[in-house]
Amino acid sequence: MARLQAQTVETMVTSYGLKMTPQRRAIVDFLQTSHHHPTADEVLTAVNEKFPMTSRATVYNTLNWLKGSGLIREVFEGAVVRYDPNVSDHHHFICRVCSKVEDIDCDAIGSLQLCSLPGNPKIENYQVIVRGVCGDCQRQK
Amino acid sequence: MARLQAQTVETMVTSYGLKMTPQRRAIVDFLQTSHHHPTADEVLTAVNEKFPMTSRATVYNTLNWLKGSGLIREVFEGAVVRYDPNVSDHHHFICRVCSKVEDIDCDAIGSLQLCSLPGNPKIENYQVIVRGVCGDCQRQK
DNA sequence: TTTCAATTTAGACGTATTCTAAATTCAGAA
DNA sequence: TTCTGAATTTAGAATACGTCTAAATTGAAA
Repeated sequence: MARLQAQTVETMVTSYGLKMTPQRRAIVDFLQTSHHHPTADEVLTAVNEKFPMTSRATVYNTLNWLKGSGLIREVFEGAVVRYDPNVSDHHHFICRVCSKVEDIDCDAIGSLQLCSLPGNPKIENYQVIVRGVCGDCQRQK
Repeated sequence: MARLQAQTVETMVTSYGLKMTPQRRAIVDFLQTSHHHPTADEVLTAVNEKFPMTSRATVYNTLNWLKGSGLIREVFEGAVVRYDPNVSDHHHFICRVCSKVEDIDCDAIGSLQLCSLPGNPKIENYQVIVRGVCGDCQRQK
């Protein structure tokens, strides 16, 4: 499964003996419809529009549970941590101007030759981060 | 120029009307001989062995100046910020077990086909992060 | 409806980094 | 060599991000 789905969360939560709460639903709904890899703070702000009392702890707890369950993944834009509801194998483009992070499908990047790295490490996976200026920012110049 | 050199720093500092201090020399010397992408805190610890009163602010100021001058670069191991005295074009391998970050020469990775990304961004560069288990950790298993 | 474990909350805490203002020091000029 | 002023350093305060805690709340099974 590639992208976070509310239904999947409901099923998984109950099958683990956990509980579904309005706060969790709001967090999942926001992530699900988000295509901008929000930060924890952006999630908190969005959820607070529906549930003004939602605390940071709840947002972090939920994000960490979703991450641990493999339903979302973290992406790092420099030292900034963002959350990506797309867990299928993919890479990222980061715009130098607006800092937007966009998904790049794996097929859009030819596979790498990683034959002989120094020290002969066991290679498990790799991630490509492409940097440049996105289409929107080029037009606004 | 590929790797941070003390002489380069001395020249650049004075040509900008800035001053060279023992603390800055110690920071540069440590970075220069370091092959482990130290964190700011590791730099501070190392420098404090020579100059016990060196403050965090001085270390961060110097690291930020070196970074802004293109003499070192930041590398991100997840959300952990490290400093790399090698500014030549290269990629990184991160060991899942010991978190060690190693340089991968550009030649060790065949160049990517980045023909048509969605949104037609202007591509400036890309960085590959390879993850796995380093040789040392494989042997210790 | 009752019950209890899971969850939420506010705020304290820890760590990483930046800011501040006073004291110090480098390096050019006399 | 000494003087001078701007650059630098320092300790500690301030900020930012994330985790932890303990008390209050709540979802959902019986």
